[in-house]
Amino acid sequence: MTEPPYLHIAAAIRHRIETGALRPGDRVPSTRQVVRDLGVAMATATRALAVLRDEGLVVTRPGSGTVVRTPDPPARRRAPVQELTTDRIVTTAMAVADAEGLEAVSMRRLAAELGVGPMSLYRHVAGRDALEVLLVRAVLREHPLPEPGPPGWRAKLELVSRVQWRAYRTHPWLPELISMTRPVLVPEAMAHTEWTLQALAGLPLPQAERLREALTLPALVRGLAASVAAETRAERETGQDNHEWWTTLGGEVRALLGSGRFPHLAAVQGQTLEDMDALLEHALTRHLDGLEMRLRAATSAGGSTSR
Amino acid sequence: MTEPPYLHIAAAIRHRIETGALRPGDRVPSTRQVVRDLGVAMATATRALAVLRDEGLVVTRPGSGTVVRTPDPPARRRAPVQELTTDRIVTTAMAVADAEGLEAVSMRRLAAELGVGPMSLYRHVAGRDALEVLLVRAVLREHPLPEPGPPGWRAKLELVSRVQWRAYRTHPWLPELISMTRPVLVPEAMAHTEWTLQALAGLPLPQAERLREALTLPALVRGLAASVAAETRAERETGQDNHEWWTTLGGEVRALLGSGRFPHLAAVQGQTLEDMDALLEHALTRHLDGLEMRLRAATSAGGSTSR
DNA sequence: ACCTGAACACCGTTCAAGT
DNA sequence: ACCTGAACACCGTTCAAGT
Repeated sequence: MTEPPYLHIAAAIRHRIETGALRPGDRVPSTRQVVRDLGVAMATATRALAVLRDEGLVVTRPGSGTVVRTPDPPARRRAPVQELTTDRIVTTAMAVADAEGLEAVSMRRLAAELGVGPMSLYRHVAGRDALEVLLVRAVLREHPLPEPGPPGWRAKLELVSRVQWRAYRTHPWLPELISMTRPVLVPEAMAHTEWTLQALAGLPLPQAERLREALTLPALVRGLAASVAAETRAERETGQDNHEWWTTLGGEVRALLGSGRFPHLAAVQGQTLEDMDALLEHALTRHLDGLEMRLRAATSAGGSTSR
Repeated sequence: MTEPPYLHIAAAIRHRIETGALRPGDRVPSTRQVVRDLGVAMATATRALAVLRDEGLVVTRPGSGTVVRTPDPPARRRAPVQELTTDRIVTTAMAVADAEGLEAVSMRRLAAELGVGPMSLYRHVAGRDALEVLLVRAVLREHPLPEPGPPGWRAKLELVSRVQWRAYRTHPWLPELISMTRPVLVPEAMAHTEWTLQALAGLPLPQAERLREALTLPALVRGLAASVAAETRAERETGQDNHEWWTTLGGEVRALLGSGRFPHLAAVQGQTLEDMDALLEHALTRHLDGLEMRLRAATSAGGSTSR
C-alpha cells in the first residue's frame, strides 16, 4: 500500500523477467522510457533499475542500455572478476555521466556499478574532485588535435573550436567541468591552449591580446555548449523537447506572451531551434570575422599599437 | 581530547558569554572571523555558531551578524519574531551564495540562518529548485534594462551584454543558474531576450538569424562570466590568486612547462590576467565587429539571402 | 601493509504527528 | 487547517578494524 513507487516499478519489471516476457539479453525499459511512460521522476526510475541490478537480474552495459542478465554462462570457466583499476572507474563514470548526467556520478553509485564497496574506489582515485579531473583528461584524449593542423590562423582556430565543440556535444556534462584561467593543469588541457597560442603566434598583435584571444575563444565555445547542454538536461529531466515545451507552456507564461509586453519573443515562440551546431557556426563566424577586421586595422596601421 | 573542533570553539564562546565578557546584544565572532583567526574550515565555524544558536545563547540576525541573545525581554510584550517570508528566504540565500558560493546554500543552512526548522521554508518556497528560480529573478530585478535604451543596434547590444556581465560579476554563482533555449520562463528573463530581439528588429537579416544572434550573444557573455567565476571560486577554495597559483605550480607541471612541449604556454606563464573586464570587451568587440561585417554583406547584396 | 565496512556529518524532501 | 519534527534515502569521506 505504502510501497514506494520505485519498488512497484521494479516489481513490475521483475515479473516480466520471471514470466519470460523479457528474456536474457532483452533490453528492459530505459530510465527515460519509464519517466515518459509512467510519469515518474528520473530519480525514481533510476532507483527502480538499481534494485534489479542489485538483485543481479539485469546488467547495465554502458552504451547499450540495461538488459536482462544471462544466467551464469554454463560450465565454462567464468572470467575472473575484473580487477578494479583507475581506468575502469573512469570508464564507468563516463558512461554514467553520459547516460544520466554528472549529478548521477556519485562515489557510491560507481562502487555499486562496479560491484565493490564505496571505499575501494579510494584506493585508485583520491576522491570525487580527482575523479572529475580524470574525466576531463579522458575526454580530451578522445578528441586529439592534429599536428600541425591546417594552414592559416583562421582554419586553425575553426578547427580547435570545432574539436572542443564536438567534445562538449558528445559529453554534455563536460562544460561544467572546464575552467579557464586556472585550466586544469594537465597536459591534455595545456595542449589545447598551446595549440591555440601557436595558431595565433604569427599575428601582428601584442602578446597580451593574443592571450586574451586564446582565453575568450574557448570560453565562447564552452558557453554555447553549456547552454545547449542545459537544454539536453532539461529534456532528460522533463521528458519534453524544446518544441513540446513551447507548445505546453503554462497558462501564466502564455498570458505573458499574449500580453503584448513581449512582442518580439511572442513572434519567435515555437520557432524550432532545429540545429544547435548552427549556433556554434554563427558565433564562430562573427568572432573570427571580427578578428579579421582587427588584423586589417593592425596591419594598415603598420603595427600593433592601434586599438 | 577527541572533542571535535567545532564543539571546542562553541565552548570557548559560551564561556565568554557566561562570564559576561560578551553581553546581551554584543556580536559574537562571525564565521568568517573564526575562519581567519583560528584557521578552521567555514563548515566548522558555521557549526560552532549553530550549536550556540540551538542552545538559545545567540541569535543570528541576517545582515547584522550573530549576537548574544537578550534573555526574555523583561515583562514588555515581546516583539513578534520576524515573520518568515519568501523575501527573507531569498535575501538570506543570496547573502550566503555571495559569501560562500551556491553550494553553501542548502535548505538546512538557510533554515538555521533564519532560526526556523528546515521544513518551515517549504511553506514559502516549493523546494531547492524553485528557490534557484527566485534567486535568478531577484538578481535580474537588481539589474534593470533602460527603456528605450541608446540609439543604434550596436550600442544596444553592448549595453545589454554589459548589464548581464555586471550581474554575473556581482553574483559569481549566477552563470551556473542561467540556461538558454529554455530560459527560465519568468518575466525578468524574458525581458532580456525581448530587449535583445528588439535591438535586432530593424536589421536586414532573416528572423532565424536574428534569433541565433539573440541566443549566442548572451551565451558568450555567460560563458566568459562562468570562466571568470571559476577563477573566483578557485581563489576562495585554495586561498591562492591567479598569480600565486602560477608561481607555486607543482613540480610536475613546472617540468611540463619546461619540457619544451608547450613553448607558447611557457612564454605566457605568470603573465597576470590583470583585468577580467577586458576579456568581455575583447570578445564583445570581435563579435560585434563580425556582426557589422555580416550586415555590410547583407546590405551590399541587397537582401538577406546572402550567406 | 593493504583493504574496506562502519560511522560521521551532511543533503533534500516525504510524511505524519502535533497544534 | 496549518505548521513542522522525525524519518527516509541519499551524499563524500574519515577512521579504525579487519585480513
